[in-house]
Amino acid sequence: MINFKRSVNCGGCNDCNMKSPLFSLLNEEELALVNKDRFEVSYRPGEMIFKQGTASTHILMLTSGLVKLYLEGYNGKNLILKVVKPHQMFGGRGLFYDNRNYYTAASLDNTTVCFVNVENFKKCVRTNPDFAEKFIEHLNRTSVYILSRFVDLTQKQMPGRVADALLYLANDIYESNPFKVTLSRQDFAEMTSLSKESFIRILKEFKDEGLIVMNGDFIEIAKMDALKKISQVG
Amino acid sequence: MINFKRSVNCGGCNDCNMKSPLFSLLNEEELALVNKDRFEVSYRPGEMIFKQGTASTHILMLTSGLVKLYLEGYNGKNLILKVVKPHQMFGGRGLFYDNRNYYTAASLDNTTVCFVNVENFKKCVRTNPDFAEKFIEHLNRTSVYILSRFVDLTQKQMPGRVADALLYLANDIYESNPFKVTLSRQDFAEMTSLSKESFIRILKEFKDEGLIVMNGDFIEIAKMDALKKISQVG
DNA sequence: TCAACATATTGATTTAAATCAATCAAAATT
DNA sequence: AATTTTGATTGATTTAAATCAATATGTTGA
Repeated sequence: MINFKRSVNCGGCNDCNMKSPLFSLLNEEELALVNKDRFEVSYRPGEMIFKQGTASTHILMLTSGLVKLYLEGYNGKNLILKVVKPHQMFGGRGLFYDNRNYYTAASLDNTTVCFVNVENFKKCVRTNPDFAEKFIEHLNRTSVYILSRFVDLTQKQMPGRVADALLYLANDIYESNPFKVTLSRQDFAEMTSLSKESFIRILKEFKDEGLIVMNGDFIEIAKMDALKKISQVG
Repeated sequence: MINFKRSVNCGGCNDCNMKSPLFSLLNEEELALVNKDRFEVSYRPGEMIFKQGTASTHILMLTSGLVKLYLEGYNGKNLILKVVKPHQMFGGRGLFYDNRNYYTAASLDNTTVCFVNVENFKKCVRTNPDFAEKFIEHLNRTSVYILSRFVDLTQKQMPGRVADALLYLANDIYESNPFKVTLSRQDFAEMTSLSKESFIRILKEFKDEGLIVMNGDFIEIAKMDALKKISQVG
């Protein structure tokens, strides 16, 4: 079967609109406009959704699975900016600017992504001030998060950065402890700006000290407070 | 005399509005609203304009001088995000989000800054879609620049980072070569995420290799192409 | 089931960059 | 002018983290 389906993993666009604090602000007419050209695509683990440098033609909404957003840097080195979870928006950083993608998005597991035409999206920004405000909020919230990571990765040393990554996944992304890891060691390295080997070494240290318990693909943070302290100390 | 003046270094608000691609989009009524509560303040070198963590009550427009925007990190370590030059806007990253400042702004020389009330600014975003679009463009343009710096500081090594800083100042900020440096060595260190000593060492290397010529407070990039190559190689 | 391949782990070594410690030069203050 | 203070420079040493190299474990496909 050709992968050309509409609304499989979500209960239809209205359902999705209700779950998004942004799209719930649209009136019937605007919603119809956005829904008109909207389509959904499924991805398997590791597949690229859009690539840094290409034209940004859509605003994307993740309906299921997890997606990593990363910068492609020098000598094939990547830097994972953040992980997107369901009902979060991504793409659109080049909006009203030069309409290009400034990072690459790739799926971390089986994902479904909803594509909203960027021109329709822009129209809503123009006609609906609440929508515009909420979109600006989204941009600023993301920026502020990136700024915090900027300091973390340039100023903290290895244990602090590894602790950050584990806390981020448990508390913000998987929202579960223990959690089943779908990131590779390489992904972790690109998230902490460490070499794969260094990341593994610190993880082992944490395991040996009883801070975390590892079981297959599962990681459990056993001493949350101790790990938070390591994150703070840097 | 108490420092409570209006429009000394600029030719009045209309003049400033013409120079700003953002404020030039406002109609008479909106301009009047913005101008109503607008005021200008002068700063001497090194003075702080607003501090990370405080409430963001104004959008700021630099009318003269240079301003550094920096993150206050761990153990008193700072990270200079960018340098603002005249007729550029700053502040407002927490807008429509939580109205806090996420970085600190401090003057690098004698500066004058125009303060626009954030509530009036927000009203214009609501009433004027062109203004909203241009503001989003500004936010995205800044974000994209921060992302590029993020990769540069986490992936390039010392010579690449020092080259970046010199090229940025000559080409984007002072727009002159040679240029008179008003940043301290410490500022340079915080801009390149290096220790002060390491920055000085690389600078000396560049001087010894004839890439740059130093004369008092002036730095001249003597071999622009060679420096650009160092920047690219990392 | 076994090769072929990819991913993960561990250890040894190297390297980039920070830190520590002086000295030097330039302002600012008395 | 002499003194204090601040910022810049240089050298010696340490340290954090990368790289290199080898082995182990797991996964895929014939």
